[in-house]
Amino acid sequence: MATIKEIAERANVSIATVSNTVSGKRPVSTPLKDRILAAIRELDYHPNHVARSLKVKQTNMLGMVIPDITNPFYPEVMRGAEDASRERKYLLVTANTDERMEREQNVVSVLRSHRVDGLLIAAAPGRGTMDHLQNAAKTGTPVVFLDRATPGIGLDSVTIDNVKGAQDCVRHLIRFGHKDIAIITGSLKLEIGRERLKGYQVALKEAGLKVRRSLILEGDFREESGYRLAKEILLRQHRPTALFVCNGVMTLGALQALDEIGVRCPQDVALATFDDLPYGRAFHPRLTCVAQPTYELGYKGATLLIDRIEGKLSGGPVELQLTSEMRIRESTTGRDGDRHHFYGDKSARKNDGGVKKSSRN
Amino acid sequence: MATIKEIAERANVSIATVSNTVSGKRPVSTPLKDRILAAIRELDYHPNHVARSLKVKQTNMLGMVIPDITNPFYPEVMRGAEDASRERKYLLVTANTDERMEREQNVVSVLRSHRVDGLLIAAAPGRGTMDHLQNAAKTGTPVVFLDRATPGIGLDSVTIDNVKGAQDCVRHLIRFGHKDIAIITGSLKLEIGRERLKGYQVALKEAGLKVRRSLILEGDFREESGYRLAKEILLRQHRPTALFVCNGVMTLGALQALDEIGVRCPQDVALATFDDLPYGRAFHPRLTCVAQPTYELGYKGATLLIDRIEGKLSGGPVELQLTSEMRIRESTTGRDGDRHHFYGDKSARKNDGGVKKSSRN
DNA sequence: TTGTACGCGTTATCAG
DNA sequence: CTGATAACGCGTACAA
Repeated sequence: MATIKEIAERANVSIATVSNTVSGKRPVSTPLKDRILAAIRELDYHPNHVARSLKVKQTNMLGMVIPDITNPFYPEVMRGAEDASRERKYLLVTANTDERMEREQNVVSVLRSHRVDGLLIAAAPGRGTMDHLQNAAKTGTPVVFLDRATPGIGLDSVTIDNVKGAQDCVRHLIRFGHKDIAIITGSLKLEIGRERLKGYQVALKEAGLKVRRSLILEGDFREESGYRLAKEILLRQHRPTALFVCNGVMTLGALQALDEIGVRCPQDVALATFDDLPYGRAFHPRLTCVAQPTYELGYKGATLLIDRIEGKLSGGPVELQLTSEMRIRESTTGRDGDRHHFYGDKSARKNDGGVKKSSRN
Repeated sequence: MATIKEIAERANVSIATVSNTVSGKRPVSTPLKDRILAAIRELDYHPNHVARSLKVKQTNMLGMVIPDITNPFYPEVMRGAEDASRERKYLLVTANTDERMEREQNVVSVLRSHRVDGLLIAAAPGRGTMDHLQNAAKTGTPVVFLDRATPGIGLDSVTIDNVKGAQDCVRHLIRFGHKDIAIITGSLKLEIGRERLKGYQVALKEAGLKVRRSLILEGDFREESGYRLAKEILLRQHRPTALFVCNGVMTLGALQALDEIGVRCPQDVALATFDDLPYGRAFHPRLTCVAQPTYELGYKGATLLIDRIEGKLSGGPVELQLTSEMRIRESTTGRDGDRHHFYGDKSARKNDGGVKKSSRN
């Protein structure tokens, strides 16, 4: 592959001049520039970003680590992050951890070796082992938590208000007269799992309903647990009249369970869930849910990270919190609230989505 | 961030010795090794892969370019590619092109600047403009086409048998007595789009049915076109009794259209589609489809690419072709063929899936 | 405006 | 087995 030196020779100039025309940092006279541009085209020259990175100590790469790309929640987040990265001239490198802490540590290590300029993390559930991330931050690789944050760790994050989201959902169920509301939670090792459970509890209490342990089932945010736990609870003698599931993929499992045991929704049991699955429009019944601003989560996360990398943030950790949005559909009401507005939804994608910024120093 | 030099100083050895203990290329005595390992731990040393890449002229990065990560077909492909990459110690960098050739060219250029060792491409529809890929291959960056190949370009590829897949699907519809079968094709600018259309035509002809132009609608593999074209054809005076849609996301659009105009499936119209959507289990009716081995497509593509990079392939272009699998469900039969085997499916994920290898030199 | 020389952190070669 | 040193391709003083 052609080097800057070869371009210089072919154009009869010094390498400095080639560098200057490519980067545009210093002006170059038109005749030289033309010769150089021609040489670049003829030799199909692509500046060696590796050498450049070594020299300027900056790779213009961002590392994104997520639990599982096949969870439909993440591709949208990635799109947001990628768009923001591209706008700011960064390349996004994504890696899956399979929800395993061991893999996360390994992936972060690899990414650090590759000298990514910063890390975007949707954490895997782990027993408080955040050393690999704190070390990275300490040695100059900024870290931004995405969606799943660890409180009090002193790092930037962008999350959503999980307590409120869950609370909204459960309130809605209560308003429709439900008293026996079961919850399938996510992993309670994750703050996000605990927060959603809390929203459920708060909503029940404020309505004067009591929180019954038997109606709280701990899942792990994966499809199989939704399937297994829904089956378990719906086969009980005394079946709850409503079910609140704490993320989208567990809901897919739950729907499967409903189907197999012949329980109808919403006639036999109402269903509300966290996450609006991107292809949920094709489901019957359509699901009442609290939708997260996934695209923005990624977009804002990457923007925050790059601002941090480029020293545009002076103070302590920035904790962005986005708000979720309740979408009421037939899985709780029997009527479909928005079936005729699907394509309209898409335009809202890049919207701001209501940001609360709380920065503490 | 700590450098090899700092480790050497702290351990009182030369940098060469540090390099040797890290890489394991040359033996190092135990006492020295222990001191070095200790220093590495204390300083949280991560070898600078950028400097290494510059020296060894190999980044251990693979570039993957796909049209749209939010198309559920691709995340599985990515997983396969990522798993293969990890096993062979490569880092996978993925970028979206939004189905736009201009973006694809840009992305490939960026990836080449970053000196990825090879490129995995699911091409965007373009007017025969493959120069950016041929240039890459010519200057030492191997390219393998994934899923969407350009025939006769002289590059490696891994695809599936699209003609047969479409043929199987349409044959199945014919067997169920359908004579008026409409097709929503993908972009006919893409070989893959033309192949699927061909399978449809062949199946009709072999059954003695005639191919009617009015039943062929050209989409673009995106959801909106499925919606629009399904709506158009189902509102005609003489409505076809069956519809064959050429990929998963267009089917989502079509389902939406059915719903809006109150046409029931399969009672009013039978539906068969390319791609088994990962969350199709939650649909009603469940869809008859020809499923592609997505995970393997990625896995085998990355493996092929790495073999090429490492010089393990001597001859000319390798063209791997995987076989797809017909899955008959209620959208064509009214009965659900496999509703009780969903979780069993997953174990088949890493299977070989029937490979035909055709290498021409 | 243009050219020269040095260093970024590694690996590889060669001498001890 | 261990150590010194020359590249790798580029950016950037500094000199012209």
